[in-house]
Amino acid sequence: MKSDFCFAEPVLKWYQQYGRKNLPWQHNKTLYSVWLSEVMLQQTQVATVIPYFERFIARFPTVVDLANANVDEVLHLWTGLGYYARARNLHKAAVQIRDEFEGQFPTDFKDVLALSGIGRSTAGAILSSVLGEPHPILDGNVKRVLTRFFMVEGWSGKKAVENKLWELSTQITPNKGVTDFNQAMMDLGAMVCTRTKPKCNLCPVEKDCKTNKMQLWEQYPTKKPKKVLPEKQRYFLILKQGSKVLLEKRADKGLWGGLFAFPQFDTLTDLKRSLYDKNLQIIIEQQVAFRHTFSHFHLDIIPVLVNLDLQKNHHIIPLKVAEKPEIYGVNISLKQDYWYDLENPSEVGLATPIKRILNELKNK
DNA sequence: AACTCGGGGAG
DNA sequence: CTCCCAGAGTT
Repeated sequence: MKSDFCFAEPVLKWYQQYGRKNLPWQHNKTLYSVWLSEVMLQQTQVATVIPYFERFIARFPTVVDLANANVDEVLHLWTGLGYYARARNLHKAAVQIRDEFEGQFPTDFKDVLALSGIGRSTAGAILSSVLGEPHPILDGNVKRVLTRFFMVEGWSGKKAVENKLWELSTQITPNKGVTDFNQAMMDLGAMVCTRTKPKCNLCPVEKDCKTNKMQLWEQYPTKKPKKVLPEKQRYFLILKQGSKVLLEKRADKGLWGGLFAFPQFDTLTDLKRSLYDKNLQIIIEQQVAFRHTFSHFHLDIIPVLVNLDLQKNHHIIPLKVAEKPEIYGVNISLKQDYWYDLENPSEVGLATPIKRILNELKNK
């Protein structure tokens, strides 16, 4: 279809001069390395990803290395990046590739799309970047550029708006030079068509941009409707003996899935009940509470320290990592729990607030 | 179609 | 503080 504006040509020309070409995942590109970078970059800024990407590639040079690793170690290297389902899906997909594709990352679009953690945009990004296949992409950058260029109404979180954006992305994506074009669109969004104060005078498609003509860039993209975040309170039990503290492995699904964390309780009474013993006077020490904010709620964390070294009439039991603790006077039912040694930390996934508390315990 | 899933960079 | 980032999976 013939358009009354040109898009790909000026964007590609702009890219040659101003585009990013030295990001870590742009050297020695393979399907595996680009896949890894794309997954890490989902909802995560470039600057944040770089050190994680370097550590991952160093530890897991190939997809088979990743598949052969323990998922806990994968989560350990993911600690702090957030959206931990990405790490679990990454490992799951690596196992799939090892077992079903003979260790070779698939090249067929539908096979790539079928892998855990890879959606339409990521599949397109990988195959266009490495093999030059003409798949459109739709990440935050492309969405912003397209909503402004075509003056698309409505929040992209709505299905109808996202469908419209996919349609537009498909229209403007050229058959030739897609590798550079998709990269160029992301660079354009990240460097020129920025969220605030876009540099329209540096934009290669300024003259055909609808919102720029009308000086309306600030109104686009339509903002997400804001909601008041709910507040939750949780008591974290810090059961400490010597240099070791008790952690539990959380279920794979849900918040902090697959990570290790302190046992949590809705109330202090619930926490005490888990420690209660008629013959034992437990000494608890409430720590300073702090707030951790997620994208969808505030979590007020109240750490409660129970130091078994200070308890009276308490017989010390030998502790082993990965062995279910049986502590006199303590009754905690956990599926999988273990003693985390502050002096010799094991390589497991830890959420940021958990890591913070562990650091404070170590430095005390 | 709407909701869930983190943590931090940038303003 | 606010906004949103190289989105995908679940319900």
